[in-house]
Amino acid sequence: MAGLSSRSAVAIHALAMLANRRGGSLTSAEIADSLGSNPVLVRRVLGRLRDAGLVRSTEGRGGGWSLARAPRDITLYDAYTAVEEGQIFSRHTHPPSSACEVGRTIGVLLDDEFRSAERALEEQLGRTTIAGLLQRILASGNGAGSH
Amino acid sequence: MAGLSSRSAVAIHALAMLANRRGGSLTSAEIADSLGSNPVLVRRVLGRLRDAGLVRSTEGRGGGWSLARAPRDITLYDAYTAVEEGQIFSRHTHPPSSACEVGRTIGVLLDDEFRSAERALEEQLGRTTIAGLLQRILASGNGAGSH
DNA sequence: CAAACTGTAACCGCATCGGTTGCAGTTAAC
DNA sequence: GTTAACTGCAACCGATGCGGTTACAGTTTG
Repeated sequence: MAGLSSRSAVAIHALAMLANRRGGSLTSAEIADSLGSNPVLVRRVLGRLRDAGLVRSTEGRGGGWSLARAPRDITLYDAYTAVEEGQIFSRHTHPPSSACEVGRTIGVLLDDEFRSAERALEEQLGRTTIAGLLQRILASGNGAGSH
Repeated sequence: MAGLSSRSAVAIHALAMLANRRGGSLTSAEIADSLGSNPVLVRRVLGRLRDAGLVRSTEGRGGGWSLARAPRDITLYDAYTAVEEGQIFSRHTHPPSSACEVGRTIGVLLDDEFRSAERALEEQLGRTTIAGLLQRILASGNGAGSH
């Protein structure tokens, strides 16, 4: 529970690679190579992106993954919310307790505070698009890239 | 990795209880009762708050925990940063990779984006103080509370 | 047919969390 | 000075989730 999974990073990385293909497709093995990971993990993550309508997959020989939306219409928040589940903050699962004034009422207020904080994080993620990210990637790297 | 620990919630709950004591002290057992948890966990969390200078502990019979600062000078961010460690987002631990243009340069940019998002969350947490939270607790609950 | 893909399920090893027990150290009450 | 009520800390447990891997069924192309 020391933070979220690395699926967001994997998802954004994959989306940036696909955007760099400009309509073309990539296999899970190619993406896994660039991530230093393995194809099964990539398919697990991209499967969630497909369920969220961000990418498409085609089966069979010559198949692979491609974007289902324009890169400028995909934000980091879209990727994040597609692959991470549940809330960032956790609460105690225990009975609300008790004869204690504070314990009785703090629950809802704490939920509000945590939700506000998470919303702030999500709004910040929503301010960056895959197109914008890719633009900065291509600007900082220089040579002509593969993939 | 499905989120943070519940230590933030425990810490904030405990701080609110201590603030409600207005200078008085509470034992870890009393706080654990209100949380539906156990004293060892409470001491683990409050120990971190003490290291951060938010509370004080006194040993021995009649000992316990009290605030080391005015409630209006303690924000939810103070509690959060004292008990949670590391970043919210994780990255792949694997070799940066590769011959891939995107993989080569995305690392730093992704770190920037994640840091910005986390900072937004932290700033939101910093906008609420323990005093403000307690005020709302006492306003929504009505009777005279114990503790 | 064979080859190259996706899509899943199953299992492993590992880290971390919350929970618990046990015990040493400290202070106050008697 | 003995007892009681605390903190402080180490050790261990079970559960959970993650990333990694193997295996295999299904699908499409050559």
